Amino acid sequence: MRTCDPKRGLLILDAAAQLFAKHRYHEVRMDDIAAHAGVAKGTLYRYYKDKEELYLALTIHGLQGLYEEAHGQIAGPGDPDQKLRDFIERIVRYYEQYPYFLELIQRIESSGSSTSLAALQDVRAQWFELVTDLIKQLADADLCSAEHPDLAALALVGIIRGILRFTPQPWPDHLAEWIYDLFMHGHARGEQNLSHVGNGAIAQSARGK
Amino acid sequence: MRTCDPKRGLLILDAAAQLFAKHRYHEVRMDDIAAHAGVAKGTLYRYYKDKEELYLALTIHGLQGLYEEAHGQIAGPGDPDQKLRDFIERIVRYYEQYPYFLELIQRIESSGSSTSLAALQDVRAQWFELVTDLIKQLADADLCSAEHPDLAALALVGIIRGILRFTPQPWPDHLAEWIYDLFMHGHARGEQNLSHVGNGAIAQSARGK
Amino acid sequence: MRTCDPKRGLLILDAAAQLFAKHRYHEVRMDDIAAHAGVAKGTLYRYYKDKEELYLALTIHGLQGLYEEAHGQIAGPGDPDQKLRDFIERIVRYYEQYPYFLELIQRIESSGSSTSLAALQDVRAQWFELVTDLIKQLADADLCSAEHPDLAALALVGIIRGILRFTPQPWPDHLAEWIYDLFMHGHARGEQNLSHVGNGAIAQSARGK
Amino acid sequence: MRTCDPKRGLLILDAAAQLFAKHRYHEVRMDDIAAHAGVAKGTLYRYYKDKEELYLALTIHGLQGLYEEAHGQIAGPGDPDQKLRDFIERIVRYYEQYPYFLELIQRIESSGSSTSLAALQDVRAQWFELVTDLIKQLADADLCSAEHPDLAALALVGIIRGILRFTPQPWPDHLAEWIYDLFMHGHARGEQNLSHVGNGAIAQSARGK
DNA sequence: AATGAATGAGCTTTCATTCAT
DNA sequence: TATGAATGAAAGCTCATTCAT
Repeated sequence: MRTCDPKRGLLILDAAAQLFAKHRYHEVRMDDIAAHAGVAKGTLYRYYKDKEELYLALTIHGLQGLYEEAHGQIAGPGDPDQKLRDFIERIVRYYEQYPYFLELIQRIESSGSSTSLAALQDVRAQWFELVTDLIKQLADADLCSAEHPDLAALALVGIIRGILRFTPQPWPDHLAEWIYDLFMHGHARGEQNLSHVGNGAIAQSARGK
Repeated sequence: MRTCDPKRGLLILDAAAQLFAKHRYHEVRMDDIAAHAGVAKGTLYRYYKDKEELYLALTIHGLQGLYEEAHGQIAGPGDPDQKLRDFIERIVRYYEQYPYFLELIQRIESSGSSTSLAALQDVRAQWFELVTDLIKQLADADLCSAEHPDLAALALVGIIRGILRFTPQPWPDHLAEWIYDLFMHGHARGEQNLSHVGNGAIAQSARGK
Repeated sequence: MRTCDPKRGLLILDAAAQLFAKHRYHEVRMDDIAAHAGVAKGTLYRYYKDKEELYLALTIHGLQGLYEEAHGQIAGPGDPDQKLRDFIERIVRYYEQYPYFLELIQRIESSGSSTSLAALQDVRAQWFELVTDLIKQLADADLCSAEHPDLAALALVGIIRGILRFTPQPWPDHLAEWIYDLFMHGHARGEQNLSHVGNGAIAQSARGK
Repeated sequence: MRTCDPKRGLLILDAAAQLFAKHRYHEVRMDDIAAHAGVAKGTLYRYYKDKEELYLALTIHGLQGLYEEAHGQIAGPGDPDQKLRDFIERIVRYYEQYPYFLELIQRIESSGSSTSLAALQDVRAQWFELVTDLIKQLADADLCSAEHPDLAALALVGIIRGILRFTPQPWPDHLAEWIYDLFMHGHARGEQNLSHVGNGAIAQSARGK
C-alpha cells in the first residue's frame, strides 16, 4: 500500500505489535488495532492491504530493525570474538525493549500467498546470513570450528530464543555473557565460566527470586 | 471430553495434528479436521468441547508422548552422559517421525481461559523438570556445571528446536551427536568434534565412545 | 454450491427475486434476502457462493422457466402463426405472474468473472434461438419475411418488453393480440387490427383509467 | 449541484458515462470516476451531491441531449412520415456515437429518494410525449392508426432498444430504415421491404420513396 | 476551489457451534 | 451415537462521504 504518512504507518505497526504479542493472530481484531492506534479502521487498510499483510509487515519491521542494528557492527572490522559478545548482548537488549518481538518471531509460518511473504523470506535469509557470517569470521580467526557455520547459527539463535522466551523479565545482568559462554565453550566445562554469574542476578531470578 | 471411543479420539487428534502443523490455528477449520479424520463435524464436539480444547489436547498429547518415551530411561539408573546422548537422539527421532510436533510445540501460548490450559502447563512443567533433572544428574556426576541447570535445560531445548525447525529434512547423520557436542563442549573447540558430521561416524572413538 | 434441499434453494431464489425486482443490486442486502426467505444469512451461502451468484442464479432460473414453458410448444408441430400468438400470450402471462422478472431480464450485464456467467449466456442464447426459430417457421410457411429472423426476434422481444415495462398492471385483455398485430402487420395499417381492442380494457388503461 | 465550472461538470459526467456503461452502479466507485475524469474525488462532490445524483444527472443529460436533437425537427412543420424516418435514424446514430447511453437508459429504476429523481421523470415524460406526438402527427395525416399512440410509442422505442442493444456494432446499413419498415408495415409483409437491408438501398423506390 | 487522506457505517462473508434427524 | 444442514455472532473489508490543508 502506498504509505502516505510514514509516521502513521509505524503508529499502526506499533499498536499491532503490542496486540499480536499478547494474543494469537485470530484473537486480534482489526477494530482493536485501530482503536489501539487511535485511527479509524479504514485507515489500517490504507496502509496495509489486509490483516495478513499488516502482520507480515510487523514481523518484517521487527527483523529489519534488529538486522540493521547489528549489521553495521558485524560487517565492519574488529575482533570477531568481541563482535559475537556484542551481538548477543544486542539481541538480549532488543528483546528487553521489544519483548513482543520474541513472540512474533516464532510465529513466522508458511502462511498464505501474500506477495510480501517473499519480502519476509528475504529479511529472514538476510538475518541468518548475518549470523552465519559472524560465525565464519570467528572460524577464520581460528576461534571456532569452520564446519557447519549455518547449524551453529541456528543453534545460537535457538539458545537465545529458548532462554529469553521462558525466562521472565527483568533478566539478570550477564545473561548475554552466560549465553556466549555456553555457545562457545559448552555446558560441560561451564563451571569456571559461570563463576562471575553465579554471584550476580542470574542465580537469584533463576532460583525463583 | 467424554471420550467414548478412544480410538476415534486419537484418529481426530492425528488428523488435527497434520493440519495444525501445516497451517496456523485460524487457518484450520473444524470442517477440515472432520473431513481429514473421516468423521462428521458434529462428532468432533463429542470428543472435544471446542476448537481450543482440541488444539490443547493435541499439544498435550504430543508433549506427553515425548515425555513418556524419555521418562523411563532418564529416571532409571545409568550413565548420565549416555542418557543425555540418548535423550537428544530420541527427540530428533521423534521430530523426524512427527515433524508437525515441532511446529505445534512453539505455538503454546497464553491462549484463552480453557480449563485444560492448566493441564498443558502441567505437562510442560513436567517436561522441563525432566530435562533439568537430567542435567542435574550430569552435574552430580561432575560432568558439567552445577549452576543453573534450568537455564541449561532451556538452552538445550532451544538448540534442538532452532536447528530442527530450520534445517530441511533429511537431516545429516549424527545430527543428534553434533547437538550433544555443541551443548557440552561449545562451538569454540568444535572443530575436531564436528569433523564426522555428514561424513559418517568417524570421530566417535576420538571422544572415547 | 451443492444444493442440499432444492425446495429451500427455490425459496431463497423467490425471496431474492422479489427484492431484486423492487430494488437495485446494491440496495438489496443479504440480510434482507435471508429475512425474506425465513432462513439464516449463513444458509444463503450454503446454496449460493456469493451475492453475485445468487443474482445470476435468479436470472437464469427466470429465463429457464420461461424457456421451458415455451419450448415444448414451439418445437412441436402446429400452425406457426398460432404458435406466435400463443408465445406472445405466454410471455405476457408470465410477466403478469412474475412481474419482477421483467426488471431482472434487463439487468443482464457484463458482470464479473463468475463461472455461472457462462451458464447465463447459454440460457440467453438458447432463449433467442427459440424465438428466432419460431420466426423461421413463420417464414417457411410463407407467413413472413425470411430475411433477418434474428433481428425480427430482437424486435419482437423489444416490443413486448417496452410495452409491458412501462404499462402499469393490470394489463388490458388482448394486449398480447395487439402486440401480435403490431409485430406482424405494423402500425401503419393498425386501425382495423386494433378495432377489437379499442373497445376493451386497453384503451381505458392507456388513457389513464 | 452548484456547478462552478460547467466544463468540468461535463468532464465528470463524461467519465462517469463511460464507466456506468460498462459496469453496474455498485461496481463503479467514486474513486474510479474521479481518476477517469482526472480530478480529485472531493471535486465530484462540488458538482454533484452524491453518487446517486451524479448518476441521475448523467441519465438526464443523455435523455436531454437526445430530446433536444429531435425536438426541433419533430415539433416543426414537415412530412410526418419523413419525420419518423429521420427520428429513428437519429436515435440509431446517437446510439452509434454514445453506445453507453443505451446501457444507461435501461437502468432507470425506482431508485432512492433523491430530489433530482423528479427531474428525471420529467425528462422521460417529455421524451415519450415527443414520440407520442410524432405518432399522432402520423395519425392526423392518416398514415397510421389513431388508436393508442402511447402504446405505439412504447413499441417503437422497444424495437429500437431491443435491436440496438443486442446487435453488435457495426450495425448493418439501413438498419434505421428496416426498423421503420417493421414498425410501420410489420414483419408479415416484410419480405420485399427487407430485401435491401445489408444489400444496399435497393427497395427504396418500391415503397415510393 | 481543489485535493485526497481519513473516516466509520454498513456491507459481505466466514465458520465455530448447535441440534433435529 | 453420529451426522451435517442450519445457524448467527462476529469478523474482515469497502467505499461514499467529509474536511483539514
